[in-house]
Amino acid sequence: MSRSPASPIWLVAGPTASGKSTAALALARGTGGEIVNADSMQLYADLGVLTARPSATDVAALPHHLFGIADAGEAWSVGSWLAAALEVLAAIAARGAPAIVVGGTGLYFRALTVGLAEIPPIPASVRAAAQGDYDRQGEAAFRARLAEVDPDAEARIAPADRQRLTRAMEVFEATGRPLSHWQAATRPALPADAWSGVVLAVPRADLHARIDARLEAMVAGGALAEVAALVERRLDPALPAMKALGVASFARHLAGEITLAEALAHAQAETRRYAKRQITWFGRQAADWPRLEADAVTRAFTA
RNA sequence: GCCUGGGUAGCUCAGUUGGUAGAGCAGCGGACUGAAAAUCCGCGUGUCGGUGGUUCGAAUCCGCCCCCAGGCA
Repeated sequence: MSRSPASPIWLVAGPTASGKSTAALALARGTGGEIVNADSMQLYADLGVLTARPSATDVAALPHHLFGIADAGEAWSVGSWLAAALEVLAAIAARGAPAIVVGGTGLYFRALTVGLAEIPPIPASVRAAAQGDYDRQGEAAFRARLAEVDPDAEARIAPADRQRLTRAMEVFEATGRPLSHWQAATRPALPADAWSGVVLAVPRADLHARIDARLEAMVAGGALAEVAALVERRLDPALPAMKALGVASFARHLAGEITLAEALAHAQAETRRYAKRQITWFGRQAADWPRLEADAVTRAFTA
């Protein structure tokens, strides 16, 4: 993509509720930058409250990209996001503006900075066949088959990780090449000198308190109505948007299965666990990105 | 004040005829290449209310004390 030193790409990562959106807004305001979403769930229009997507006011005030642009009935992936993000980044660079990529989806940042194998789309029929095979054959037999065609992938996939086992098989069956071969050819989507990243850090106890408070605020702010509308659509429960934290819990409450207090407590717990996984991810995958408080981000990039 | 039941992990609880304790949830650590807010792997973190006693040995038996919940006054 075309770019110039005058249009840097800043990556702002961090666990949920660490203050990323606020930091991105301040940075955009101070630099004339444009904000690009790197959150797999804020992509979906149906989930505004529950994903803590930037408010309509903020979106109207400053350029925001890739927020709420997908329908919950669509299944976006890291690949579709990457293609969309690269297009947006090119447009921003063409305007000579800084880009601020902000979100909590570590894999998306990895796609940008480390790369994503350029594997062709896998036909739905092949995917369905792999799922069916797994169900019929069981893990042991399925693994044995995978080991014959892609021993490297099989060896590094953990026990019971059905998602990765079936993915590896799908790729081989659809392309005739092992997933591990495709992955070995991976190259970064962005040149190493085109971007710089930070990870927002908040002490764990504080983060938990913020998560708990935020979930309560979401309920007060219309999360239940949002979930009710989503449930009303009767979409395939396997769709990504249906996996957003809180959707299942609040749907169970709306169905009368559990109390609101139980649903809230469960959603809070799920979110805390998610934050822990994010912290683990960034700890390894973004080990050399500076750790900052939210209010130090602008200074760090503009110094 | 008396009677009864109960005090065991952060929470809810289990613990057989005495052999220094274990489940669920929470929590913690980790992996991660097109579902990634996904998927998966690993880890009990404990003055068993306190104190004295019986015993080779007490969460378990006995005494006293403290706390909680009911009941009777």
